[in-house]
Amino acid sequence: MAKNNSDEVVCALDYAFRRIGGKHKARIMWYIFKKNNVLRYGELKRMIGNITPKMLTQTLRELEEDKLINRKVYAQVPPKVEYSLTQTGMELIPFLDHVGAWGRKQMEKENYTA
Amino acid sequence: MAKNNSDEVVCALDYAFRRIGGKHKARIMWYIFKKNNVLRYGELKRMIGNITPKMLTQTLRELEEDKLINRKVYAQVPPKVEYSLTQTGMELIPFLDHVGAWGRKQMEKENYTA
DNA sequence: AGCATTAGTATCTTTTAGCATACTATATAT
DNA sequence: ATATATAGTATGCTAAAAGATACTAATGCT
Repeated sequence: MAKNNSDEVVCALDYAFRRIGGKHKARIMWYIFKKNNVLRYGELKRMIGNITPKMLTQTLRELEEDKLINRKVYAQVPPKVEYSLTQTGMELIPFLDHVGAWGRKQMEKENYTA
Repeated sequence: MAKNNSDEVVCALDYAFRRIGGKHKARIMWYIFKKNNVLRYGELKRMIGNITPKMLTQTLRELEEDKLINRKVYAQVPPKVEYSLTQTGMELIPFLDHVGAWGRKQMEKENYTA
C-alpha cells in the first residue's frame, strides 16, 4: 500500500479509495487508458500540466506499488519509460468512466443554475 | 464545492474525486445508503469509529454543500439530526458498489499471495 | 438542583499532501 | 567540446487534512 498506510484499512471501500483517491491518480490512469494504454513520463507530465516532477514520480511509484500500472524502462539514452495499466488497473476503468460521466452531468447542472 | 477548491477543477474526473475522495466520504454515503437512507449523527459516528466529532461534522457539511446528502434537523431536545442521500448522492451508489467489489477482490488476492 | 442525552463547537497540534526550484546522468548529434 | 533530450532526484517549504481534548446548549427526568 502506498498512501495513508498509517492506520488499518477498515473496509473494501476504504482500501479502494486509498489507492485511487490521490489528487492525480484517477486522471493518470484515465490518460494512460485513453492513449491506447501506453504513455511516457513526459507525455503524462504535459497532459497533467500542473504537477511537479517530484509529485508525478511519487504518484506513479505509488500506483506501481499498488499494482495498478506497469513501468517499462528502455535501455536507451535519453531515457524512455512507458507506463501502462495492469489488468487490475484496467478493471477500474469502467468505474472511472462512470464517475466521470456523473461528474460531467453535475458540472452541467451547476452551470444551469449558477 | 467543499474540498480542494483552491485551484480550478480540471475535468469531470477531477470534479468527482474532489467531492467523494475525502477520507470518510464514500464510506459515509455507503453507510447511509445501507441503513435505508437515514442515519443519525451519533449512529454514523459509532459506525465510523475512529473519527473526531470535528471531522465528522466537517465532512458532513461538505457533503451537504456538494448536494450529496440532506440534513434534517428535528426541533427536539436532546437534538436529533438525520442524514440521507440526495438524488444526486444516490446516483453514486452503483459506483461505490462497483469500487467496493473491486477492492474486496484485491484484498482477497493480496491475502493469497502475501 | 443536578444529571443524562445529543449534536455539535472551539482551540490547538500533528501529520500528510503537494509545490517551487534547482540539479543530475548519459548517449547521441553537431 | 558542447548542446540536447528524457526521466527523473534533492532539498526545502507551504498548505491542507486530520487528530486530541475539552467544552456547550437545552430540555426532560429524578
